[in-house]
Amino acid sequence: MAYRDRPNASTERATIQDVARAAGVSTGTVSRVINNRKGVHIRTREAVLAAMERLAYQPDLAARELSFRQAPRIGLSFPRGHRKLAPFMTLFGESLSASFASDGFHLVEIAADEDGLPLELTDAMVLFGAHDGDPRPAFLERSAVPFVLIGHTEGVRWVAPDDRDGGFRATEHLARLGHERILVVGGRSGQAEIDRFEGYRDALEAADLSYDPDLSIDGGPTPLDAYRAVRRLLGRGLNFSAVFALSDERALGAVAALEDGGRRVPTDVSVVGFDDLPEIGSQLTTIRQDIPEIAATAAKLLQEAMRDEPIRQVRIPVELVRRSTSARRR
Amino acid sequence: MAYRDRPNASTERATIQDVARAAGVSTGTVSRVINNRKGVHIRTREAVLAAMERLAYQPDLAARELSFRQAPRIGLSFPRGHRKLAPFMTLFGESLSASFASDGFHLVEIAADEDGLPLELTDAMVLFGAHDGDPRPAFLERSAVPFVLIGHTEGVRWVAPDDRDGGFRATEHLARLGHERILVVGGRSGQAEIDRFEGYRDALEAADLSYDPDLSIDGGPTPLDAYRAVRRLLGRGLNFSAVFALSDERALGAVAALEDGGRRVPTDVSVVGFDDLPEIGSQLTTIRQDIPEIAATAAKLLQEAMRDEPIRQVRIPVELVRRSTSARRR
DNA sequence: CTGAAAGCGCTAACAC
DNA sequence: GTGTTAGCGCTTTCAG
Repeated sequence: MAYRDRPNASTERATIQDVARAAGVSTGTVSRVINNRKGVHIRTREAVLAAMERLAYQPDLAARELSFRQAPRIGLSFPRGHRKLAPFMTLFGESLSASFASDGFHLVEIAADEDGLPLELTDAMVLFGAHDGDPRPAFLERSAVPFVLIGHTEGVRWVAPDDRDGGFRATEHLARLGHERILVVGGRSGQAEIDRFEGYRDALEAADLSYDPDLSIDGGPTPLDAYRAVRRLLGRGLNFSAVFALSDERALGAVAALEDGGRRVPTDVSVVGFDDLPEIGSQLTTIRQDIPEIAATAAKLLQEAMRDEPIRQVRIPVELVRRSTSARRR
Repeated sequence: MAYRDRPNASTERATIQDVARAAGVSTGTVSRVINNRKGVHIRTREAVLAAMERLAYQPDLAARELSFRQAPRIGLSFPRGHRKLAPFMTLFGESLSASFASDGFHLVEIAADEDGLPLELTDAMVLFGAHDGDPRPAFLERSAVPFVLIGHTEGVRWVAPDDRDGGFRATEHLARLGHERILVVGGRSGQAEIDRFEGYRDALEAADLSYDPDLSIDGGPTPLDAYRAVRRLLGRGLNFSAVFALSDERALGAVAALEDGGRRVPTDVSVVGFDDLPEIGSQLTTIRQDIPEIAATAAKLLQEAMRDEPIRQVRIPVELVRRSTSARRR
């Protein structure tokens, strides 16, 4: 069988024994530290933590599962009405699963009740896409379940891409290409979109361009939604030479709508998207999010949460990827 | 930690020890038959297999992973250009993963080279969406890697939904509602689509309706593709009172196009889809595929393949789900 | 507060 | 051919 041929990874990965030896304690003690059990002297704990750090120790999920007789689980919770099947989410979910697996946890999706609260409590949770008035953070705090947010909200542990900066860079890129009237295709439903839009406005201001509320259309998140919105707008004879779509999915729809409406991309109109999805935006100029990094950070922050360490909030940088849907204004 | 509160599943699940005891052999022998190692007397093997069957034994993935020092892996391979991020595929992948995990295997996605051949060989493989001239089956046979196909092709082990029957039922449903001119929105790229289309033609014939090639449009698989195709068609003033979309994604686009084109659904035009995707087709009359059953069958067939049992090919029934996009013709 | 040791379910030598 | 047994990496009594 093929797996017998693959190199044995055990030489690379430190085990709990290695850590115990390095810290001069027993494996039992290391285990206690890993699982944040009380009853370990603070100094011992620190020594173990240091050893773990030094050896880049990562608990083995299979071994933990076997011992626990059940996989240690992290719940993934979405806000109500969230498109879990959206391509971005699929990608994100995969990255998250991988990150948590290498930290010794299974990631499982937890359904929500009608109030949006998770129907089940796990060892810890990651909350995707929090929004204003989201009841989940308070609920989890009350339940004493450690959690981390993907997105941002006051006073809790979170990690998020720098959406505002992404919006800024996208718009700045278009402005530098000479575009002065830049249509925004988006929505204002989630915090991410609000931030991206804010970045757009900031960049406009920085480039001494005026903001025209007419140049901003909302609509659903899918390519089809964006397509319909842009086509409808095209009928109104508005003047613009560039489009900033708040997601690649929307950008895809916008490009199609422009072309069906007789505008060539990027000759007549430039388009930049956001997310850098494979499969969808192969040719799209866009803002790339570092999904693996966000996922890895989420895992790290959640570990910190489980250890009751102080709250941290981290923003992951984004990056402009120039491709073939943006060009200098004619 | 919450997982400590969950009921212990060990009372429910038979272990290799239970099987050994029931079969009157040692655990080592049971392990040999599980992994299809040679050097086990045929009668012993059968006794063990029987015991496994009787106890509904399923190997524990975590334990196997720990012993093997590497998870036993099943590769999942897509044909070139496949939309792995499509909602249907996401759902399918989850079901497959779950099925294989409970059989003691990890499912991992394997990338393809420029010829469409898997870049890596695993213990066994599942091939998604084979098409005519697909080089993968022959390649795997040559490499002696057991595999199962999701879809169908002569002479290999496969499982597939009954696409032809689904196409038939969808069309029959519309015909019974009095519709005589039924537009098909699809494509002819994959075998599934060809089969669904065939079912459409059969049902037309069974209902004594004539087939009009003009009432068949091709296009891409996304809602947006379907939307554009249908809108374009609407301009041509063709006469039809119903639409059979070869997937829910296309149905979604078709409904939007009809409504934007001034036709009410289902009052003026009925629409039926295919797949029964959640999130996408909540109100859609559609053909439901039993994804979990297909996945479970794929896992079962692959086990058979690994044990060199005779080839089986199984078709999973589909089901018409009547919802609110289809109605009697006015 | 910490160490020693048993055991989670399974595989893989090594005997017989 | 088949049984026996030592681990895989980790958690968890139970002593001390």
